[in-house]
Amino acid sequence: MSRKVYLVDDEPDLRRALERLLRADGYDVEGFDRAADFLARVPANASGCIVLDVAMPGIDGMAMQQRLVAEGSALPIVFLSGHGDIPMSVRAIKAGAVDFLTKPVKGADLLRAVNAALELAGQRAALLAEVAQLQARAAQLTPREREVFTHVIAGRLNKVIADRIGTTEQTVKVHRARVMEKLEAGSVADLVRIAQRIGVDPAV
Amino acid sequence: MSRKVYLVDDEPDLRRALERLLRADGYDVEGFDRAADFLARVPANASGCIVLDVAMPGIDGMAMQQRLVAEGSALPIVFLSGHGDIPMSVRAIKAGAVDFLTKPVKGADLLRAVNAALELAGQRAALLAEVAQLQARAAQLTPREREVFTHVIAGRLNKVIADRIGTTEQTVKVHRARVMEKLEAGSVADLVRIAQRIGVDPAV
DNA sequence: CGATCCATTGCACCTATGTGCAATGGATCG
DNA sequence: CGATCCATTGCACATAGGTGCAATGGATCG
Repeated sequence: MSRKVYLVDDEPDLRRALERLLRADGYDVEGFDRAADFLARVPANASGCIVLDVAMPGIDGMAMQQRLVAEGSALPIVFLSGHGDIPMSVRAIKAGAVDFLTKPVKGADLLRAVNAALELAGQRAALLAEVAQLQARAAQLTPREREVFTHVIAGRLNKVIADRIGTTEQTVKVHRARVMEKLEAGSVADLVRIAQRIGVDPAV
Repeated sequence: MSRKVYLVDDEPDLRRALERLLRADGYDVEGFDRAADFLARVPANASGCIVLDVAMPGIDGMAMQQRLVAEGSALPIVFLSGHGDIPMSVRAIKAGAVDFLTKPVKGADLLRAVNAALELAGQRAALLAEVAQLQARAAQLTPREREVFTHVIAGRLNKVIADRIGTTEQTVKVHRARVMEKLEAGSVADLVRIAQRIGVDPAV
């Protein structure tokens, strides 16, 4: 599991204190004093988690979360807030934040939250890696094979598929065999599960 | 969509005011002045949503939510809090609450939240009904059929299944046909999807 | 333009699956 | 105990699926 923590807070003193606290627990901390810096320097597919101050000049914590969510970031966020209110915390959590802590934050609380966030990051990364591999395989399919694929996972017979896509049963068999091979599936059951994971819907 | 709202608050004045507000918008409101009353009188499979005060004598709102979650209730909860704090709101939302509103609550806010909660309730109910129907069908399976089922969705050949469960291919075919019939599946692909929905794992 | 990839089709052969009919033995239920 | 349900097996026939070999035509790529 990654132990990388991106710490985004505009107050240097607090940042230094938290960095020390987290490093003492073995985390690999990288500090930023503005959200824009983080967004510019950390790639969307980075691993780890974010400890994020709510109130900051420029892009504030909530706005930064929205941007990350919008671009599909997998980085779990732990919010820190000095004057945050309940509606704000509700919005943050509903948008997927792991926790919303209030300043002054207790060391134990932060460590617990960061730990949970990294745990979640690990799970997300594992899932993403798996899906990415499957999608890479699916990307190998030719348009025709993809078409046959969607009909196979709909449970259709070869001859029906042939009819639907305007070809012969022989051809469908060939495409079908290639689909199984390229997706490394051993059975139709495997194909169905793969399709679900990568979001391929059965043909209507 | 159900328009039933269970309103749980120990203050009679507020309850009356909110009941009036909600009724004016066409909701069917049932009030309770104690969580224990709600728990005793409303069945676990009820439809609708809950508007729940946090601070109450006896079982408070948070405790009531925990009980409902523990017993698998599908009722979405909108919290109302007078002196709630951020950690409390975070816990509530993470435990699945739809919203966490602060008193004095604005009518528009409550109506918006209740609407979202009922929307969610409708979605949950639809999903539950679908799964319940599939489970009812699966319950018709004999033990042997169920066993064959788990092997079929693992993508195994009839003769392999026969070997695994210690019988002949002929017998497997018979069970397999009954499985398809009882689950109203038209193909192995359908079987796999049904299995996933009702949480049946492929045999190892 | 030649090479390569994709889609296509045909044929043959083998295996797998689906279906219908028939029948047996064990267990459970009234 | 007789009825019923479940699990079982056998056989036969038809349909469906998988594989290997061979070959064609179109499109794209250097």
